[in-house]
Amino acid sequence: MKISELATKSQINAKTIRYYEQVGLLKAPQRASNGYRHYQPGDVDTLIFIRRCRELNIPLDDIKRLVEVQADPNASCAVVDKIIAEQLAQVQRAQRELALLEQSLQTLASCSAEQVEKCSILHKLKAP
Amino acid sequence: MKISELATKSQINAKTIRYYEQVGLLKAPQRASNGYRHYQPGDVDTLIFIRRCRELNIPLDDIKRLVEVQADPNASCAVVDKIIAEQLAQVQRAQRELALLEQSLQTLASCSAEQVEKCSILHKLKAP
DNA sequence: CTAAAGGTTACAGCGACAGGAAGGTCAATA
DNA sequence: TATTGACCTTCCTGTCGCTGTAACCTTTAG
Repeated sequence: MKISELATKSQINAKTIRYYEQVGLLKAPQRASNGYRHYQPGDVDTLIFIRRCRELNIPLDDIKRLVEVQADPNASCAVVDKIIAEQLAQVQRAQRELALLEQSLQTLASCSAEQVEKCSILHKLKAP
Repeated sequence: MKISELATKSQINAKTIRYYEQVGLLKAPQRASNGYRHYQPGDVDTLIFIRRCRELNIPLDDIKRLVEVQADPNASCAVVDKIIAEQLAQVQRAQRELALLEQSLQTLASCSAEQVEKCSILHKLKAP
């Protein structure tokens, strides 16, 4: 199939697919005589897998390792486990940071002053 | 004062200070005869203000507007209010997204299989 | 025959810096 | 005086995961 069909079936932009090939996440497909990329049905599954990983915010480099691990039946599952655990830890770190951020922003409250000289928000931002 | 002193006092990297000047967030300072940037004491306050805003994850473009508003005593406080409110809303959106992400990652659980063929994580990633 | 739709490459831009190269300047020391 | 080391300058590149654009070629439909 051509790239647009793969894009539709995998729900990934054709440009993104070319990008994935460029960065080595997706292996280069065969080319037709006109230079068009020609994909196999299995490529749809690979891309759907990649998309699910991206929806979990997993970095491309990690996804690359997940894809490689799948190609090697002797590979240990520990690699997969570690990547997912790290991703979870990172999400939890980000959550804690955002919670602090939210608190800080809320203490700024909203300002109903008319002129910036009396603006309570700016006042607090200048001297916390 | 020279840039390194400003960097120390404001707790902002000298490279970052030059970058802020480049993108128009910080006005270009006077130059000494040797070409060195020469800053005024007030610049410390401006940079500390900028740093506090950055700690709240406020984008440089918005900080730029906050700085401009402070220079204009007739400016309305509504601008400030809007920027902070939007920032808060964005942080809250991000929090909701991360909560969903965390859930999804947790349903993948951890995998104790030895071989990737039996890996429950990969299994779930392939067919959710 | 022509126009639209789809394919190709290559390059630039996003945000907010950080790293490094290559060179000029300054103060202190041997 | 020569040199060392710290500091300053500009300019360029890389980060991450794409997306937009330009310029061009191929296929398909009317």
